[in-house]
Amino acid sequence: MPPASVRATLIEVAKLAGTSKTSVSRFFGPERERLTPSLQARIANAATTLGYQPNLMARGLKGGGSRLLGVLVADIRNPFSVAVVHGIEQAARAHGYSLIVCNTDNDPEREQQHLSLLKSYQVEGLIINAAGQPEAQLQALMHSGVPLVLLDREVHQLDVDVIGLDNALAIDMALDHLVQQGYRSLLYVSESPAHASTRQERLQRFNQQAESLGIKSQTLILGNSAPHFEALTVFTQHSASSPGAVLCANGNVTLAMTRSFQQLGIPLGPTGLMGIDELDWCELITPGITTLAQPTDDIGHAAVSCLLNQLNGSAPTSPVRYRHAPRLQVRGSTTLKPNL
Amino acid sequence: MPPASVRATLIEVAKLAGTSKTSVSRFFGPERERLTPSLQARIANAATTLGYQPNLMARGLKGGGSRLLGVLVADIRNPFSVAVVHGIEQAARAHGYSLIVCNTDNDPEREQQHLSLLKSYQVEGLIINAAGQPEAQLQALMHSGVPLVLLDREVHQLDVDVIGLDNALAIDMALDHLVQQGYRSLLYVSESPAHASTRQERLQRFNQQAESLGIKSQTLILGNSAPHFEALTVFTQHSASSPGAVLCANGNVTLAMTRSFQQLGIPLGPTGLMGIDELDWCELITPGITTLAQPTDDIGHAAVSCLLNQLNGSAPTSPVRYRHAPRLQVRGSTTLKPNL
DNA sequence: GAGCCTATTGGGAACGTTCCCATTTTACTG
DNA sequence: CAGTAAAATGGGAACGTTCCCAATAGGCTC
Repeated sequence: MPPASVRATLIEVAKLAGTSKTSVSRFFGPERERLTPSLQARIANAATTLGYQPNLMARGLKGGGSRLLGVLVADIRNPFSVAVVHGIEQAARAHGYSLIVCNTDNDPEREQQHLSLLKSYQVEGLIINAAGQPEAQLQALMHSGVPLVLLDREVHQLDVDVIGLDNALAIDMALDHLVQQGYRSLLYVSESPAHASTRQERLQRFNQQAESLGIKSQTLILGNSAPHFEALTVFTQHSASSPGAVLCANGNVTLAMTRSFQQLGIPLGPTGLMGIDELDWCELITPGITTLAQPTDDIGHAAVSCLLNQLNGSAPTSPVRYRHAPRLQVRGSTTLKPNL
Repeated sequence: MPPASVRATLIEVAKLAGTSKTSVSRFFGPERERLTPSLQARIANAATTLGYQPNLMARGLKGGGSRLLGVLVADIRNPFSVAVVHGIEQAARAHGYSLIVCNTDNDPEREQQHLSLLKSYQVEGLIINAAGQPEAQLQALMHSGVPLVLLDREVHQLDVDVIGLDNALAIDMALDHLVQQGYRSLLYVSESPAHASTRQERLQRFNQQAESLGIKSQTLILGNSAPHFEALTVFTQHSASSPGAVLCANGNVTLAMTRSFQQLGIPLGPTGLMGIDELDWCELITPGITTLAQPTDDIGHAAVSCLLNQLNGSAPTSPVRYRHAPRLQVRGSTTLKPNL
């Protein structure tokens, strides 16, 4: 028999099972075991007959918890973000939570809107990959008791858990690798670090480490219209005296730089190319692009467990800052002399 | 002044504004204009002071609509899916809707679970990129009045709107292009068409058209462990007599085939390679991979407007089957003689 | 077998809205 | 200026749950 076309309620199930709504409610909650086996059977029966499914809106209203987690992503089309969301989803589902995913397209205004929206839906926790610096709103959210976790990017003056890559380690690993491969001059390319702490951290670490290693280095900020061809051309011209490599701050940059290398006819290897973030196609560009892969699933899982810890009240007193180590994926683009 | 740390309710706003909850409710609904300007001002004032935000759970409960749309995606890591979700999100937001996005990872069981879940959240509409064939559940959903739209893949015995690519046209365009470029032998590669109508349609059309055009053709189904290297090698060996091209049924296949071409050392162009779905990196693989790009944003927008039409009761009597035309992106991988 | 404790069950209020309907106010007609 | 219609506002029930507490049933102890 097909379920009734109008949704059955707790009360109807109770009526059919010859019991009270309270018992039915218990049956679907964590107190099922308190019910007599025979009662349990009757309720189970009635529920299936009617095709009953709890109305989570009502539950959310009464205070039983919405079982929703809000996820705010700065750029949903970025494969890194998607991979992390995938991890978050896995972990959330394992704990009986669902996700409301909002995409801000890196627009602080949309971020604001989405934050109020998520609050309106009574999400039990929030995972935020910030586009702007919405301290005020987040602070308010925090004070109203909503667990918060920042993903990848920090927000000033906000003391909450942060999950992401160990940026310093990543840069160190990259420099290590490049120097070991014989590159003596480095160009670090990033998108504007203005609103993303991650970009700042990486950039800063790069400058600091390059200096302390005594390596010739420069940086290039990718603008929308920036004529970076010129900079790139100049950079590669010195390669005879000291071989150079380009380090890309993230996947987007790697894409842009790969394009530029091709358009300028710069061969990969003799001029090195390396990127943070692993992408499907990095192995396909001859001779392969070396990357630092982020453990995206781990990051997603970590974000959810931080949230759950906060929900259980078992959160540590001071915020956690969990930095994950990247995995170095060596390919041909950072091999100086392919023939040796 | 910071908003109160506990969420303000309609009643508190009403009290502060010296009016009734009904008026405040109206203020935040579509009947704002019915209120005296002075009353509107008082309410607006009180609301900002208290940092009031409607509780959408409560609204959803009472029947005012949850303002939620459910999106069920078969594979959230597929760039095509993400792009469509992006389009859906844009359109939904423009109409004041938010998204609960669920990922099934192509697992029919998870699909079932997610469907009940979405139902529980009282979503006002459902956009489904089916993993299995959940006719029963979807039928039930339909009968209970939830607007439904299928994305990309159809479900048997289910008469609802379907939005997706015009698969027949896509195959025709591909064949046209390949034949025009001089390829005389075609290999169509697809993932298992077992549970995805799209794959079936494309495959069938390919066979049908190849025959009616009198072209030598074969098909290859990509299994998990299938040793397709052999088939590919054999296929390319005849290329002297009649030049061959490989047509990939979707982005995943294009990725796999590109890998295989490289591992087998098959040059692109002399053996053609073309894929349905546009991907970031297709232009980067020398000499560029020809693709049929799907208008993902349009598809997303169309899905939302179908849903809204149904919600407004202005739906046409019989289900719409909206097929979008792909855009041909010609690149070097389908140029037989690069030197001419 | 009376008395008590515990395991099981049920009734009612509350959550924050929306919507129906009743009431008050305003504006207009003649 | 009474009379009436229309506009503006307010009161209360209802949505489907959960949770507190009361009530009942069952099993002990002495």
